[in-house]
Amino acid sequence: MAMTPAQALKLWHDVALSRVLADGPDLSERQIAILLSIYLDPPPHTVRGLAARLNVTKPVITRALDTMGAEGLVTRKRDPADRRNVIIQRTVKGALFVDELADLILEKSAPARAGAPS
Amino acid sequence: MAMTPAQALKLWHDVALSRVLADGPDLSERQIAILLSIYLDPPPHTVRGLAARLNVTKPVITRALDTMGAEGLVTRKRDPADRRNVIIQRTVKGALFVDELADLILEKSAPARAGAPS
DNA sequence: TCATTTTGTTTCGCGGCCGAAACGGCGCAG
DNA sequence: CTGCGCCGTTTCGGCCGCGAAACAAAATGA
Repeated sequence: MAMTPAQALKLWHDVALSRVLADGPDLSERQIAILLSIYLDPPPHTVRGLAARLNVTKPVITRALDTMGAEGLVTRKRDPADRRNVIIQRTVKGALFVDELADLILEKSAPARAGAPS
Repeated sequence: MAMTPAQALKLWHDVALSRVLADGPDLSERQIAILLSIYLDPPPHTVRGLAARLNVTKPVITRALDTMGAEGLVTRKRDPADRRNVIIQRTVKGALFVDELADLILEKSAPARAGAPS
């Protein structure tokens, strides 16, 4: 997985452009970082943990979870062991969104392959 | 330049995370797309052209240029030939920003190389 | 029991971005 | 010269995210 600076920039541009053109939920860069942390890092995920990981305040995480929760990308659940904690959980829709993002990146990194997937 | 879906997502996550942690100007995804279009597509660039390319309204471009212009990433100049047009020009600072983004992507795509570049 | 700490949420004031529409400057055809 | 169309900007009302601080609920320890 080697690439030139020009290739890297073109990849970033193409993906950003596709995401702007698409009419899906337009998440900020922070929200993207939060969402991918949830889906890539091993659980459990808490508000406090995510805030520390991104070096942002807790309300930022709460608001992002509100927005993405309304989109159905994540879910919140009280921790039964310590009811102060909130466990952030993945959803089918969120996993689908992440998969589509991965597909988009791969598509833009390997342009003009023959058989376009459905 | 081949990668697995997991690698693609990790790359996107790491770059987004680095950009969130960094204290540089935090641009929206639209602004990133506009900036990279300016720096990757051949000039000249006009408000109308960028609006059509991103399929957004013209005020979106004007506002993005206001913001990025205040950051010194782009400049506007009247077209002397047709004074209705505005030519968007690149700046040294903008080129530097784009280069740093490319470096970041490359760094995150080739993790843990031995000699870290200065 | 009760004060203290921890966790996540909410409130507050502020600023930025949004789309639609109105606006002013400019070119062009007649 | 004059009316019409194009280009970019500005205005309008509204929505969303921000950080700091106040807040409610739950656990902890004496």
